[in-house]
Amino acid sequence: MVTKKEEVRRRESPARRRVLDTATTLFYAEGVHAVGIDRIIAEAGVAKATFYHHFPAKDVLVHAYLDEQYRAQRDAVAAVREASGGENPRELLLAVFDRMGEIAREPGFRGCPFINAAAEFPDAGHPVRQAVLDHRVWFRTVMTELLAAAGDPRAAETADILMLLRDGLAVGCYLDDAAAVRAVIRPALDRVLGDA
Amino acid sequence: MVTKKEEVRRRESPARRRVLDTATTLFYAEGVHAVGIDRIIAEAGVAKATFYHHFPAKDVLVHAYLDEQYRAQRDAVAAVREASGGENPRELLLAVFDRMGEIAREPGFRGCPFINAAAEFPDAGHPVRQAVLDHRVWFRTVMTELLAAAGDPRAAETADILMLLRDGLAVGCYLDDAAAVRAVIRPALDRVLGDA
DNA sequence: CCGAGCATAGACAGATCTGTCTGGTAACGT
DNA sequence: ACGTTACCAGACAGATCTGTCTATGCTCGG
Repeated sequence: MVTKKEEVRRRESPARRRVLDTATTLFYAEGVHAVGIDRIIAEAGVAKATFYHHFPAKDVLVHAYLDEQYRAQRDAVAAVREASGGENPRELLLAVFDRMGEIAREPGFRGCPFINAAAEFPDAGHPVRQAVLDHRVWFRTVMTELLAAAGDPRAAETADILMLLRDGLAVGCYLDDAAAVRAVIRPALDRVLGDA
Repeated sequence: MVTKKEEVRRRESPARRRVLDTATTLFYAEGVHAVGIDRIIAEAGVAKATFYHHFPAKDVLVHAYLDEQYRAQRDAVAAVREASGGENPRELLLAVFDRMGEIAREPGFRGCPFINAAAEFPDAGHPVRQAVLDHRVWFRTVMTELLAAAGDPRAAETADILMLLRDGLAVGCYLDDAAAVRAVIRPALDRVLGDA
């Protein structure tokens, strides 16, 4: 009975996947408002009706795009967590920032997709902005927990400061010399966390 | 002979001023791509031909908008500098960040106009991106000089870290709880600068 | 075998976008 | 008195945007 729906969910509709992948690439690379539906369906090789079948409106697609990015970041953190199996929470935190630096080095890096999307959606109540907020709350929570586990007596305050560094890292690697910014992450973390 | 041109420059064309003021408000509040020329000329009360007389293309207007913001920020720093007449460079630096926090508290604050504009202009060679870069170079230079004057042995590195904090401050005050972010600036600066 | 659901191609509507062009008014310096 | 310059009003072209709709084909579960 449930078989078919689950079957659909397992295959997850190739056309839908193609659209979402294309949109993810284009939205990130060029911005949301700068990429039209026609362009997306053309590059995804999908009919317009099919697109609107899966995504009733462009906003829905934008939201799905950010969900995709959110999932990717959670996966990335989980991977880092797994790679350094059961390590010191402080080491783990440093490893997460290292990983962010690596991602920022990849060609085509254009900063944080959430910050960029938020710049294009002024309405704080818009679902897209809510998705941005979700991601930020998640990241701050991860930081706070790692800091608390590492024995930081002011975990919340430190987490807020790390949030500043995170945003600065994303923006700086996009707009300034990425290598120089990457080089300064570790010293910054040392100063903020206290190199005890 | 030069009188007339200077005369024009002095009055600086009321229509042009109106357009630039309107564009500044709208671009910052809603984003560049989201605001059309028709809307700007309507709200500025200016004819289309007049607009295109002063700004041959929209990109030119966007560039002028960022120039305007650049000038405003230099004026703000100069004002802070003047207010705390000949003070300790370290105190001056703290005062600059305080001032940024105050600006971020104003209603309608929507983050850094340069970061937001850059999100909408992927082409790093575009004049708009060049304007963004100019502003960033200026700010980093100001920081470096103040730090050097304050006797920081690693002024360049510290300036890069302050750049991270600056960007994080702008983004955080836009997307998170502005009051909470503002509250954490001073502790962050203390940690980065060393509260000696 | 048949109906539901997913897919395609593409026309279409209605809005909006940038930018051009015409035509007319008024101020101002020479 | 004349030419330049600034300004206004608004039509227009051509592209592009989102979203709807028609018409058709395929596959697969019941």
